[in-house]
Amino acid sequence: MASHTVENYLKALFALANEAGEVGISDLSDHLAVSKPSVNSMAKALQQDGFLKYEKYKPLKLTAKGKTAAALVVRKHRLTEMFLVEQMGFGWDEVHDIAEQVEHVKAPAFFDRMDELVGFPTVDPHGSPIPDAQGNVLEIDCVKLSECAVGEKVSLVGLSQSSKSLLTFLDSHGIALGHTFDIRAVEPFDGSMTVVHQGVTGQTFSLKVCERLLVRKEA
Amino acid sequence: MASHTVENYLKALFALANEAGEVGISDLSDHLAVSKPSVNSMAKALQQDGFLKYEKYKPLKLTAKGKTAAALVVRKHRLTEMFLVEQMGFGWDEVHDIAEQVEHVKAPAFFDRMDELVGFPTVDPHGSPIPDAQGNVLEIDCVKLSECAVGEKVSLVGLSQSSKSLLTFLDSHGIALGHTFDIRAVEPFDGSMTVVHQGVTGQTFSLKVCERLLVRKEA
DNA sequence: CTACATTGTTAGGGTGTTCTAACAATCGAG
DNA sequence: CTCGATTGTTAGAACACCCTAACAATGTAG
Repeated sequence: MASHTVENYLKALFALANEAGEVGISDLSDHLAVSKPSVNSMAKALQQDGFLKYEKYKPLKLTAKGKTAAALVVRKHRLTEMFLVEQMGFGWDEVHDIAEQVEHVKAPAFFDRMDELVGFPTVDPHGSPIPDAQGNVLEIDCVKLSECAVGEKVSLVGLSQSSKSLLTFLDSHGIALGHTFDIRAVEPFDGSMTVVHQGVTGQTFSLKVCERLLVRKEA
Repeated sequence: MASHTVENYLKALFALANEAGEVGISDLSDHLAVSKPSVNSMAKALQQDGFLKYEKYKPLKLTAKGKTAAALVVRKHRLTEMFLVEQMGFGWDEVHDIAEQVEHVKAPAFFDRMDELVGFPTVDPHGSPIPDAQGNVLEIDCVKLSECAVGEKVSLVGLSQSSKSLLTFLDSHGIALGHTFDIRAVEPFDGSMTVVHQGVTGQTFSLKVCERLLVRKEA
């Protein structure tokens, strides 16, 4: 099994991969708060182990093996988050840091049991999809709220880059997954949106917030 | 906080300490499956950090700080075992290896919540005492079954050095914590004991087994 | 197309943890 | 008390991971 460190690199690679599945050394360096030379040498090591393709001055690209390994780490993370919320009573804003630690536990039975106890969920408490035991990730079809137009009715299915402060913001505004929004107005100046939230009129959210809310358009 | 490795050394020191609280380098070397030079250099490092007293050619001795730190690792281990059995439905023979991993998680809230959810237990599923949050260990008064005499009535309160094979043996004989034994005979030749277990007559256990069963004499 | 900013690489070093080989101290038996 | 077994120590090296300083390649703006 991969070390704690390798698991973190894989997870970052997975999170940062663009449509082409490519990640720059600097992106990783920033995301992991590690120097570029460190990333560079780790990249060589990960290639050695067949987790990614690395050519000098080219972006990094996970191999099939790497993608699966990364997805399995993400699986452990998200199952843990789900377990922490559903079975242990933590808030959705508390679970990330704990899961960050627990995800490195090497005990498949532990995660399998969590999966069972929370009823084999497909998404975590922040609406992010949980990869299956084979490392397959189910895509969820959604768009950013900020990309929707006036008059559309949408429901919240997930968050992009959820951070503790975003979660606290949403909590304080009574927003949770599954809630509906009717878009009433989009401010041309700053992109802020005025919506009807769960049937209650008049909330306005900044562009910054709207870019983080992933929604599905209602039929 | 101490590294994964340091936590394991502390836990071993705690487990191997004799009445005087002293542990030999070789004992640690065997217990952790690590070479003696490794233990030697780690001993120096641990002294540097104030966890133990080390003098050349003398046995190692945990300081107060070391004892507390060690107890807190043991606490995490045993709380985890309890949680795995009570809340996640694992068998008492499955939990040790998982807890060995989970105990290194750095998230106090995680263990506090476990403690709460299993009702602030004082002993783990194998009858071993769980140190409190300050690192104090409650002694339980018990003796080895092998040290008891014919005619005594005792009840099982714990195990010494429980191993997976011992636990499986006990399971297969229907033995659990709290069960009672009436000692009917002790074989002088090999020390094996014949007892009445939970009122059912006629089970005989080898000395090896009896040395691992910690019992309390009934009033 | 050159110049600069960004991005990536090399070289060299540091810490934590491990090892083997060789040697030294201690302890117990005779 | 000496000898051999056990136990502990030193020296020297390896691996995984991290760093800084200096340099090279790339891509973009003028």
